[in-house]
Amino acid sequence: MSGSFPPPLDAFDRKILAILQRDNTTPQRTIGEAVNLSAPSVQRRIKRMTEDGVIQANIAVIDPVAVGQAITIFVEVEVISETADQIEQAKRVFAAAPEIQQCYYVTGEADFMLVIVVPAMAEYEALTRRLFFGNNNVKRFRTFVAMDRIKVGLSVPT
Amino acid sequence: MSGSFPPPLDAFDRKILAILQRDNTTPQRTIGEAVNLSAPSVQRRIKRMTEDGVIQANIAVIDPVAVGQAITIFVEVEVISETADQIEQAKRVFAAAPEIQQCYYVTGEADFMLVIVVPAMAEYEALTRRLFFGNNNVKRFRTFVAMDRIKVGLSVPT
DNA sequence: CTGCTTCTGCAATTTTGTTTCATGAGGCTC
DNA sequence: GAGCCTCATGAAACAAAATTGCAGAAGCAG
Repeated sequence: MSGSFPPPLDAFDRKILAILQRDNTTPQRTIGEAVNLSAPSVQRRIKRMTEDGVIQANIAVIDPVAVGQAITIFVEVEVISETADQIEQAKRVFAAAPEIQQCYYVTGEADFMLVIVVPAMAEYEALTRRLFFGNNNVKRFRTFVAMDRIKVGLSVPT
Repeated sequence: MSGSFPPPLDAFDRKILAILQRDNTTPQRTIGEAVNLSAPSVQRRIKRMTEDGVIQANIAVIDPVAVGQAITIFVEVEVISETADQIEQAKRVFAAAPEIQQCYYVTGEADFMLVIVVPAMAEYEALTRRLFFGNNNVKRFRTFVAMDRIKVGLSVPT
């Protein structure tokens, strides 16, 4: 039996992904020329990879400043108790906060890395009171305010 | 006189962005129905926002594991000299490294926050030798290996 | 060799994106 | 208020892209 394995990606698939991760508005015809395949073949591969979850989403990257979310902040969070329960609860709390744009559970000198986007510092301060000072399992947190986003994206080696 | 200000976004623009940041393959016709505008109007707004840099990119989000990039790593980098020149050079170097998925210039106890995706630790070690140990403007860097991606997200408030 | 599966390209079809154009609303001057 | 200007809009025409149908070639199992 088989629980349906993800079919492996060949060189064509990888090249296609490498293009899409930079610009998914690239016409299939153009992609086809780049990888030496016909447009329909490219289309079928993209469809398959989307169904298989290799392509997880197709999104527009939007400038946070332009939409009034002017401040991007990295936060390193260290917790006191790292029991499974406590970690799960922290994950839930962070996942529920709409200001938290990205949340990773990490090893190292911290336990969580957060990427937060807020309109202004006042909102961030309110958030810290709510999430960090108001949570007695948070030992320490460190704030880094982003001044410039140099790069976003990309998973596929080029 | 004015060096051409970015025109402010109205409610239509925001709704359009809210849709595109979730799925930029949504047909303009469908977007139009959702926001009560004709397809051409939607199209013009998207074009304008793209030209203005509000929409910074259109990309496919790819599962790093599926493409053999199994490890995600946060790196906090502190530099020695923070002159404009040095910072610009660092930005260029980081932007050019394909393993670096996200790069932010930040204030706080570090100067750069990087999100790196690599197939295995060996590659990360090679990268540290090249980017950090091999760069004498790097004072210190701290590594956090992601064990779990709890959340990845979006810029437009919904 | 035969049958089966899978992938491919070509061509037709359908859907989507883009341009054109005429209209109406809002703002401004006089 | 009248006239004029600018600008965004929708309808329709148009161009481009995505999708589907189909037949052929390559790989494999029996």
